[in-house]
Amino acid sequence: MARQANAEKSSKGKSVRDAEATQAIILAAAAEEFAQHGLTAARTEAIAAKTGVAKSMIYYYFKDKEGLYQAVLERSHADLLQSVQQLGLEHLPPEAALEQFLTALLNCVSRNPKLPMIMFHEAIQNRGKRYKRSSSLSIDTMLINILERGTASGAFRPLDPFQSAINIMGTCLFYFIGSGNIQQHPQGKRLMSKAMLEQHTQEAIALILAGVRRC
Amino acid sequence: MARQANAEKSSKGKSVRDAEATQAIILAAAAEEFAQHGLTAARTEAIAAKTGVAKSMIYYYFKDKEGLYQAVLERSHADLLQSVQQLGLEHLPPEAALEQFLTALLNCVSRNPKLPMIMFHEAIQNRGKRYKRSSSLSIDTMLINILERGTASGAFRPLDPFQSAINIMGTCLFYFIGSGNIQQHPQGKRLMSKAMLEQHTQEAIALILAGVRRC
DNA sequence: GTCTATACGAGGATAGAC
DNA sequence: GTCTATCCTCGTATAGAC
Repeated sequence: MARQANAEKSSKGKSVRDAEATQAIILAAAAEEFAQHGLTAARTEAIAAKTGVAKSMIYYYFKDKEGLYQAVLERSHADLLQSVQQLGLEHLPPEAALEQFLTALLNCVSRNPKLPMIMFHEAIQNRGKRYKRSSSLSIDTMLINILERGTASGAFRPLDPFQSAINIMGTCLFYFIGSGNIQQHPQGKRLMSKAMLEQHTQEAIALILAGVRRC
Repeated sequence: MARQANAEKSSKGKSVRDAEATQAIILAAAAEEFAQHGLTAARTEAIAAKTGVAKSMIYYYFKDKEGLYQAVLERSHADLLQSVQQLGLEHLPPEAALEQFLTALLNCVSRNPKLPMIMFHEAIQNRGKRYKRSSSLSIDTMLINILERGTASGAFRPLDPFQSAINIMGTCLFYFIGSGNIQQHPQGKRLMSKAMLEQHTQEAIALILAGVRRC
């Protein structure tokens, strides 16, 4: 990010000294760093370097590294929750509900591919201490409910809703975790390109629906 | 191989000064620490504390933290490779081959649940630099080959082998990654208990086979 | 081979000028 | 609000006795 000189306003009318803009820049850079390294291994210097602003700005706006981390966590999670929670899935038949749920989930993480990485670092390193029982747990619970309804109604084959919910989440999210390891397995295809993300959405939904359907 | 002749013995007949035993203890503790925190965030002090031996032993046997990490990676990976690679899957029909593959994979990671976490950290933090194109990639390739044969023969429904391979790995491995976050969702059931691990193996295989089968 | 004590650098956090 | 310079803790790695 190239910084403007001492002028108060840039040519686009955007303040050079702009608290909210600076916060946003820091948050974006922090999300990237935390996604790759997790809380402990993330370096505030690296975050500052990505933004172009001084390292001390992090402490000015977010108190300390932990505060910045919390902010990133809450922001990312709010996005995911909102995408999935207000869909009125209870009133749909199980298979349609599952498809809607998966579509919303996959669209959300496709827009923000760093989210799964952040969640998993938090889950493994910190055993999810910072998730206050409201966020990722409630998403899991929604999925479990759909699966329970599906098995009860006979739309789905007999399966354990709890175990299957975990496995289904894995089918959707592992793609984003493994992406760093895999890169362009077939030559030239970036995993995070729009085309590949759309294909992943299709393939994951197809695999899961076929996997649970009574057939 | 050869035992040290001058080793002192404790009352239980176990050497008090035993190089190989000490290395093994360190490796075990290190695997745990690296699984939870990854290379950078892992603390040598924490590893030493778990073992009970002095911190300097790590450097004596493994040169530095990086050396210890490499040793853990190689060890873990050799186990996984051996479990899966020598199964003669080429000579089995696709569906049987897939089931054999999944069984071997799931048995291996059930025996060593830390392995997926280690792989995950390495993949994200270090973009898999330390995997020398031979290990995890070859496992993926095996799975892709099975899927290609299955779609070609018509045993499997039309699917993208590359994308599906990732999603299938996710179905199997996510369970271990998310375990820290989920703990005992239903009260009293530990995710890593023998019973739950066996159930996960069954559920994952069932989900995947149903998901790919032409039906 | 194993321990205790310590040197040294990296990185989180603060002070104070502008 | 933003920067530069600095402090100080923590963690890696080494030295040297036993």
